[in-house]
Amino acid sequence: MDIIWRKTLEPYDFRKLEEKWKPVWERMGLYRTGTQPDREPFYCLDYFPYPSGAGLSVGHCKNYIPTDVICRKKRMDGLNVLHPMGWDAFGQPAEEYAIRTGTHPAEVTRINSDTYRRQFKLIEASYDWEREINSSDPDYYRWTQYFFNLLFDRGLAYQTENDQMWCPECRIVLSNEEAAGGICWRCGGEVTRKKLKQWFLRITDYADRLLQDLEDLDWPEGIKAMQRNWIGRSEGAEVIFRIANPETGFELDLPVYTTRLDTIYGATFCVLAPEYPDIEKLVTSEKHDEVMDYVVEARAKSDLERTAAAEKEKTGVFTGCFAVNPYNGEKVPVYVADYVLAGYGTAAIMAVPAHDERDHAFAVKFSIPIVEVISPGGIPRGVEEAATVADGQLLSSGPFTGLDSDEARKSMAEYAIENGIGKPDVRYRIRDWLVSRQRYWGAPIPIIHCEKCGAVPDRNLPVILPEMDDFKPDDSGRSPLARAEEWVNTTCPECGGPARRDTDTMAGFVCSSWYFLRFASPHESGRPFDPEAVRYWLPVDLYVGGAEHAVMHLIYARFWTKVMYDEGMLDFTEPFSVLKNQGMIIGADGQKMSKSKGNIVTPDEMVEKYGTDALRLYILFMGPFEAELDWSEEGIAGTYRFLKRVWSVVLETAEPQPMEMDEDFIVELRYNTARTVKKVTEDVNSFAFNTAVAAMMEYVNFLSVNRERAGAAGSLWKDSIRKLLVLMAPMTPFISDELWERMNFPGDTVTQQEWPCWDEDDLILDSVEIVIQVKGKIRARMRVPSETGADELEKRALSLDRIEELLEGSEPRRVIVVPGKLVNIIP
RNA sequence: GCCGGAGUGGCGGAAUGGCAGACGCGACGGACUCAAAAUCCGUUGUCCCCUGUGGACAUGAGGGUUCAAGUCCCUCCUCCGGUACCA
Repeated sequence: MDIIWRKTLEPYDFRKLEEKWKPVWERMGLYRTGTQPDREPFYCLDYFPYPSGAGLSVGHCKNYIPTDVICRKKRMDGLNVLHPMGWDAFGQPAEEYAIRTGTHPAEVTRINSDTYRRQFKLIEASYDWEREINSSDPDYYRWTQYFFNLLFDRGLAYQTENDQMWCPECRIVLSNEEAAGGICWRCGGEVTRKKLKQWFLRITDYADRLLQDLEDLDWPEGIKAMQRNWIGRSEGAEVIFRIANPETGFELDLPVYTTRLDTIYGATFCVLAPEYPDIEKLVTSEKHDEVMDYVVEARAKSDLERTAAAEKEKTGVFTGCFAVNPYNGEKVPVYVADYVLAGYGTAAIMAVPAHDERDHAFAVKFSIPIVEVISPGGIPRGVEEAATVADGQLLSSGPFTGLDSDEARKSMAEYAIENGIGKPDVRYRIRDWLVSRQRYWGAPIPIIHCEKCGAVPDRNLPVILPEMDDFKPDDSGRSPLARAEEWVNTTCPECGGPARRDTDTMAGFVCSSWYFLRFASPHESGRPFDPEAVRYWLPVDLYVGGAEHAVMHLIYARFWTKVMYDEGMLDFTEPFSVLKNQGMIIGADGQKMSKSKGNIVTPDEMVEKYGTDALRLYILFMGPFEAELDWSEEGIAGTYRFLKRVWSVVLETAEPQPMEMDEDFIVELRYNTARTVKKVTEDVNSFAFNTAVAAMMEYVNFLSVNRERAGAAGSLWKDSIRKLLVLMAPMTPFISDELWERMNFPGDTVTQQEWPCWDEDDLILDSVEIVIQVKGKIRARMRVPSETGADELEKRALSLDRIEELLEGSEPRRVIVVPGKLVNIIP
């Protein structure tokens, strides 16, 4: 019988199954967003990708396949699932690709998103394509513009001219986030500065809320930490030093920001950033040329050059003038040095060389006195060699001497308020978000500039991006849109007079700051979204993507959501309740997969060789979801083998030969089935896909080994196969549905079956193996009835020959019994 | 430097404080075959001996807590990611 089956068994042919089932599922509309009114919503979102020319690699699958499995399982759990996909089409990446390939960006977007969509379908990702959106579509970007106006109306969008982060390689201005570390997020090149008039959004107004609300988010610790650091809240005080130019009598209040007010009696000089506004009025004639040369030189350097040089040696120049320390009335010299940053605090510091490493280095180089005013033990330690940074007790600090740093900061701040010389202050590292780009491929900023009325929002949306053949940026700092004269010249919506359109477009990150809302009602026409749909679906229940957007997209989207909450448009303040970062897949050469390195493995080639199911299963099985893993094609052959084994086990035992019932086997089968259902359910729910797959493999191994006994389990065997197929369905839909059909299980598709449950009673076995330890080392085992109590276990363990032998007749000092598990005997 | 994460066989990786190495890959041996592929069955952490239902060692290093530690605590090392003159 067995042999006959094997000979007549049709081989597992994944191509046939894929051809057969794809159109069937398509017709059934299996992946349409659930709308049953009595069901709970589940919104699972993958980061909205920019469709690159290279297409999807197996690395991308590490994100998309696990979320797909979750969605399929949630549907089987009876939830309404929203699992949409769209294109982050506007922005720098698409435009650069367009320039490189000489294709219009709109065309690039169309071609590349076609490729992505085809590949998503190839791996059978269950997106609802009826909800596809594209950020470069006027139906979408009119609402991006609408939100810009909303921010403008709320005073959160403003235009200002200043030194901006500029990438000479990409020829584009960058937000602070895009220029983190002085490195351009796109090209990795060094960022310089350029004085330009730009649009900003006041994200700094939300710094505290962005920080506070992180607490309750179920996000990876690392991402939360990065956002905390980026926001960079620090508590300190602003204190005013009075400066006077001895020659001209010019006087100035110089506010400095410090977190170490307790060290102020040790301030032996002040330092201004080279960008400090009134430097020229402060310098003495003798020092004028030297200082101004230094300022020009420092400002010409890139941030990276400035910080790199700083690691070697501090530079700076004396201005010739002095400032008065408001606490002790001492006159201290004022320097200009580039280790003080223009963008932070007040761009001026009081320097305490005894208790700050940077000030110490500077003081040593310029022979400035170093005065110790803090000592950890209350005893001076000497600070000539190095600064002591830790808190301690104040020394030589007037009325504050003897206080601990902590109390000192409090009472010194009170003193400052009473005497009008300063106040406690909180500062943030985060800067306002620079959103304008002098680029073609983006949503035009919907502002009209009128000589009489100023900047006026255009309410007639969308402001359509004009068709242009030559959209290349240049070095002028002007947008290519400025060349579209006809488009630029318009009339003022307020006074009707002649006016000009703003020619900047918005950075791509603006478009992606609200797209998750659009998916709730992607075809809504009179408003950005249907509030009812948003109330139902949002916030996003599960958001998955790589960690690289920690302080870009993920901070911008949070900000946007809070603004909309303040506007009364949303009833939640955080867009993404749960965030997970998938680990990258590294190419065979140990490097990140990229087209330029030529190490990309595509899902297409893997599907061709092993099929969609094997690829999906391998991606899940490779290792933990969050872990960075190396691609290996040998591994996928393993999951392919597993599927072949499933195929043969299920079909060989489809109609098992009737035989006498075997009660022991039935109990064993029940136990293994329940154990597997439980393990797979819990593991999938907790993103432990690799161990879920391992559990299924163990189960199939068990079934395979026992297939000759299939008939001895009666209908239970077939029921076990049924459960196996349901468990496999979210991971390997093709083979699951084919076998489901061949087994004549009820329903059109396994995908619409209910997720199985398990009976805890099945997990209780009649007997268990107990480990017997002597002093923590395993010396014996015994099989006992499951319900055996502690006393009985101890008695039986002690009476084992082997144990008696080891104890040599002496009474054990102590016996620890864990019923169902072990007995540990301490002689 | 600071923040976050991680160190377990030849490899990817499993282990609510309770049998370290599940599952898979690779390798080795065998069956089937004229042969190969595929498939199936074994073996596979290291070492020791009296070769057994044996023993010792083993989760980056060193300490500690505990009857019991990969898991908890302390010190240190290495790697990955982030960030770094933020006063």
